[in-house]
Amino acid sequence: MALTDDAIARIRSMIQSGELPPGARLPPEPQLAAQMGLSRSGVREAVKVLESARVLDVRRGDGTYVTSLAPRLLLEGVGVAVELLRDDTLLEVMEVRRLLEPVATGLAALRMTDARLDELERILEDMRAAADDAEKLIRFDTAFHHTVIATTGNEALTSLLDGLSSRTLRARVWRGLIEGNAAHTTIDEHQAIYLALRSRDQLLAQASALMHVNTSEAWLRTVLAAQAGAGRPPAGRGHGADAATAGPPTRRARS
Amino acid sequence: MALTDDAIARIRSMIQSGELPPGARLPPEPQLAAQMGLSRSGVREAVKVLESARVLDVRRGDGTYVTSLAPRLLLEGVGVAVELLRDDTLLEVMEVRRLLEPVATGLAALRMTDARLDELERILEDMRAAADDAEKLIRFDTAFHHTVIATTGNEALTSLLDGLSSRTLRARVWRGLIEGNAAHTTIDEHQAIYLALRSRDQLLAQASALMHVNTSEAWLRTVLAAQAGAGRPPAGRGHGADAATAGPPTRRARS
DNA sequence: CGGCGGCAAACGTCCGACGTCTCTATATTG
DNA sequence: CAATATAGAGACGTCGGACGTTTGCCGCCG
Repeated sequence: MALTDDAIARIRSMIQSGELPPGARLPPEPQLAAQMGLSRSGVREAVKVLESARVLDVRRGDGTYVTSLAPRLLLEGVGVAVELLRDDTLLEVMEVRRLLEPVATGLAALRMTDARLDELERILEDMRAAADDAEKLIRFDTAFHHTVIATTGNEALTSLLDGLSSRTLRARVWRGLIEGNAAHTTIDEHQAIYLALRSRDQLLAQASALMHVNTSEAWLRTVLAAQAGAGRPPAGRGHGADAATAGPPTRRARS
Repeated sequence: MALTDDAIARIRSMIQSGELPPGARLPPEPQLAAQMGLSRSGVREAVKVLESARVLDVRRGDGTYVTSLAPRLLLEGVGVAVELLRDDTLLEVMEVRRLLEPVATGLAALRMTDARLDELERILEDMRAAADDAEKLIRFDTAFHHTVIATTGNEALTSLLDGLSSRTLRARVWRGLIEGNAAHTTIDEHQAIYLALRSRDQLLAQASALMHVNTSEAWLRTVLAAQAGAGRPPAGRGHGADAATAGPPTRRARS
């Protein structure tokens, strides 16, 4: 395992060193192959890997270019990674959200603008109007949280949190919410977050976000438990440090 | 752009659907190619991409297998992504650490064990002993933070934070620290975190971690400013919402 | 029973060819 | 002269086959 992986590393280091700045164009594949001492096939594999990592942008018929290397691009992979995680590790991801989303929302409160607030209010209305359509609810929910976090002006933070709440994860939670008739309550939680942000109240925003994540986590547990119980024998070996056997929609407070 | 990317998506969905569970072996490349209606070259590119994402494990002479899909593997990419970020976005990453590391450290305090504390104490001693060797300092620093966060028992959280403080990022901060004769002070900050953890004091742990990240951020700013000043005209357009023009090793408090 | 050798399977790499898409510069036309 | 149509070159996309190298396994031999 050397040639192709070497090529990947080589190209990456050329980018890191500034030899290939964002927007730069790479030599044609055949030339690049000669220059790195391997066949075009190998170069193609390397380029493909970097393309999938959003480091390179391959334009057919034109050439291969270095992307902007913006955090939004490079951290996009977090989402696809989370999508592949197994059920028993999804709770870990949820715990990360529990830690990060409240403080991030608190920071958003400090940097909130009126324009953003209007945007959030609109999304909130959309959400109330779509209270029956799971598909729409998920979309508006995604939009709401994205908008809140984006208010921090921190692209890396936004991409990271977007990735941590992948679509399938959200879908599962909302499935539980709807089946459990808790959709309305959850929309109210969004309202609470909105109000806290409107007051630019950092601590209140933080608290309301935590309550919201907590609700999501509780329902995720319910959904996971239900499907685990249906598919195979109970099973319940702890994986992390405290895979506590929690009951449904209620759980420990945060101290 | 379809064949190869299709293959990637197809394999990924086979894994997500459980058709290819962790440890499963994929059909040989030629067969997989026939099955998906494209050439072996295309399959190889697809497999290579998934291998680089730690989704597949290719064993030469043997076959291709699905990895464990553990968070530690799938989130490994965060590190390489961060390594490629441009200087002006590194502060965003540092802000994410500022938000996440304190609360994570606070959580670690709650779950601390005596064994971990001993481990931390040992690392701390190593660190003091290596006060002149930048290389070692970076390694022990990495080990210290990794050990602290790993105490939470949350693999996803650990991988994420490990990735956010990539090696090159750490190296830059320590370069600044050493040149600024602040290495000793920083080691004391580690000591403070250790003591807080030893007392299982969540809030104190959180506070000491924040102070530490804050120091790192301040020195990173110094290093970035110095090198920006040396290379090209001052430059200072804000990128996010508050790219405040901060002075060297001191900065705003956290509310 | 254990070590050894050889076979078969599978990945790693290379080469050459052809299709298709883009961009660009040229030629055409109103 | 300007806008458009068009032909060509350049570059990536895909394919097919061939050969080397490594690994795993199984039967053979001591």
